[in-house]
Amino acid sequence: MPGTDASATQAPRRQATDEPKPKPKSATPLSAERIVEAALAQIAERGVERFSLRDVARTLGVYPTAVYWYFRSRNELLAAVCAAAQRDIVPPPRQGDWQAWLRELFRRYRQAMRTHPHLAQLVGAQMLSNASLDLTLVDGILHMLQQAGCPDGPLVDLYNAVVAALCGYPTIELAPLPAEDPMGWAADLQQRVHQIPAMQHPVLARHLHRMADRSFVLRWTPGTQQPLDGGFDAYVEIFIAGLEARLAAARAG
Amino acid sequence: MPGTDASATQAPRRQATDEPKPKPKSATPLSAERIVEAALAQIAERGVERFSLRDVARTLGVYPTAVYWYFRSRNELLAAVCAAAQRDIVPPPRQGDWQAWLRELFRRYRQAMRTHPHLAQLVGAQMLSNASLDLTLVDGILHMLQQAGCPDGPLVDLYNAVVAALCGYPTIELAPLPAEDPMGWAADLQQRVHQIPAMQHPVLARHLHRMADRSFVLRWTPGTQQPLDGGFDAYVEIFIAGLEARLAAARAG
DNA sequence: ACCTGAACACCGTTCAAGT
DNA sequence: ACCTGAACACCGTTCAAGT
Repeated sequence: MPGTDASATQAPRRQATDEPKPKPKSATPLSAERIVEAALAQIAERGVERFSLRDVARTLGVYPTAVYWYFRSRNELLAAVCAAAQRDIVPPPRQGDWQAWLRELFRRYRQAMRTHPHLAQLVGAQMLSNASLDLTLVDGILHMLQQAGCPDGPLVDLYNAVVAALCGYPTIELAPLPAEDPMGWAADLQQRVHQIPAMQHPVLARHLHRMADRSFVLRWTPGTQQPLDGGFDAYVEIFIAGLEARLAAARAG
Repeated sequence: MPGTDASATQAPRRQATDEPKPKPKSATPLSAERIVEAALAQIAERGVERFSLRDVARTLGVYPTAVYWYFRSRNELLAAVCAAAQRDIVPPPRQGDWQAWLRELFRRYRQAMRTHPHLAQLVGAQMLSNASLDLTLVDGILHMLQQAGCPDGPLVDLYNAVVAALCGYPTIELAPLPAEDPMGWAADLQQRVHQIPAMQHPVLARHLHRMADRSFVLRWTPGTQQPLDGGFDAYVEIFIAGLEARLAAARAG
């Protein structure tokens, strides 16, 4: 008797080995593009949190280890996915109206994140420096700032402010809400929001009917389903107006 | 013959079972606070990515499953950790000078994220709605907006813009750089940055010496080690100036 | 060059059992 | 009430082997 492990003498009960079930032999050959495509689809469907390399391999009908021929690690695959989602966000150069160019850049970035919902948190919060060095973005922003009359002194600071502002709103707006038991969580938050004591928070209570589920912290519907457009527009216009003021001050002083 | 699995007839080679090694019997009893504290320390040290519930249990000298008495899941523990990191970010009410209050709020939020480095991505990009409904923050921002003369119409939009801006910069600034082989990655990026073709990107090339490692996309040193203060100050002042302009327009129209 | 196949060292979580 | 202990169904990754 080998021991108390009853299963040891039986056939290994590991479920059906690692054989890729769905597509025993895929017609099209494996490629980096196909892997990125499959990963993109899976993240859009289930979120980054529950994205798994093994699942990607399963849907492609190959062994998990086959992916390693194209990507050195899971993170490298995610970086490629982020790079793919960031295509075409830089508007073509525009004469004279830097405000319009910047507005369009903000709009495109948000649009790109909206078409790949669960990717905003990766692009904004993790992969910004990992992504494949998008020089057209950097160059475009610098061009815009110079066109707006920005002196060399504050150029770098303003560049950093622009990039952060660019990623900011979509990252927060499209942040994933709790994945486990989302219905229960939503119901719970909804109830707590509606039970906010009016005398402790008079200002909040007065505007609650317009804020409930339509503002950060007090919302339970994710930004993918319910965009907060008004806030975004305000955000963009605030930033552009503030940049105008800041540039005027910089040129004067 | 049971099969080809040679190890089946031997003692299970799983490494030393799950026994908690470091502290065989902890003097202080387990508690939600101690777990949060341990989790906070571990995230600060190794990042959210490699944070594990089992490791937290190990450092506390208990079985992994003991944590489940206090938290229903790993995510719920992370939410508690986020809530702990967000303490005291709302400044006390201030008379007359809403700009100063807002500036202080921005400063405090960034400071809180800086003291818990790897948490910004969670607070900003994941837990904003999961966190424990910080009504003082909501109320404080609404108060500030009203004090600034904001009409009821655009109030919600401006609130959303403020919250997004609040989280935006620190989330991007403190985003974790690639964890695996950071040295190699940094060297690689550094080299690529310095090899940027000057004729293809004339504007960029002219400012490269001040931008390399000191601006988003072109940096390889993480924001925890090298803060981008100038960009943050510009960002805050741009937002406040823009908000002033926007409010003036709202009151007029 | 491109992929299979087995194995390693982990995970989070569930459930029953101890005290 | 609070924690142990074993087990389940996964992970990402390495390494050798096939073709």
